[in-house]
Amino acid sequence: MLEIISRGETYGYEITQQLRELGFTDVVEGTVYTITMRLEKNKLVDIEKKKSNVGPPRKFYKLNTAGQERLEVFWERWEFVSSKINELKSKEIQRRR
Amino acid sequence: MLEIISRGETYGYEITQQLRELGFTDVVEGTVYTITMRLEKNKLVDIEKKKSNVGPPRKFYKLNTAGQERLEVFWERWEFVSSKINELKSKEIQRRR
DNA sequence: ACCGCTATTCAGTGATACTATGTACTTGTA
DNA sequence: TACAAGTACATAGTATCACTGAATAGCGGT
Repeated sequence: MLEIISRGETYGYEITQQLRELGFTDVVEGTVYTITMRLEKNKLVDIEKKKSNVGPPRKFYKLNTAGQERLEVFWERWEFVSSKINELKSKEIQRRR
Repeated sequence: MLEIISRGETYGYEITQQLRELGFTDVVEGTVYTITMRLEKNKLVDIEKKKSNVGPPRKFYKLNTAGQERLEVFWERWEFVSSKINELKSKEIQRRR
């Protein structure tokens, strides 16, 4: 979600749909909103309310500096963890003993 | 941990050390044991207690059928999620609107 | 007797994922 | 004008999870 928001201002309902298009087909709105709430709480996003002509007002999120830093940290950790997991998957383990 | 155990019978303390060798240098024993407890609770492992000549008895874990199935499911999910995350990382998002 | 390494357990904290439900705005239509 | 359908957000509640810190204990060597 941080990455999705980093690509440009967006709002909860749209994030849900993007996740579904990405392949996470069973993501429901509730899940996404609990996460946007957390992003707010942790002050990783700036918020702007804009009215929509097809429904109730949308709450747009935009990464602030802290959010961008958090995203960078995420990607570093992702690189680390995913490389280790793939290493574990492919390689024989060294067994001491 | 399921994958590590699947490579052959092992016990908590040794798993901790293997994880550290893998690069997860700050893993402490407490963390590993809470997970082994969960594996027990969920009946994914068979257990055998064996005495050691360098310390207290070791509790060896071995994946049972349910554990192997769980591990397969894990790897399927890992393939799915990691490919999606990497896709998200590398690709421009399609923006409707 | 005690230190250091080996080895397990458990109580407690805080974060996280997810669901279910409720609310509300807009457009189209029967 | 009632209501269905799509859009949009909020939140209480449940279950799980990750991690820490502290306690306990067995063994070998000094």
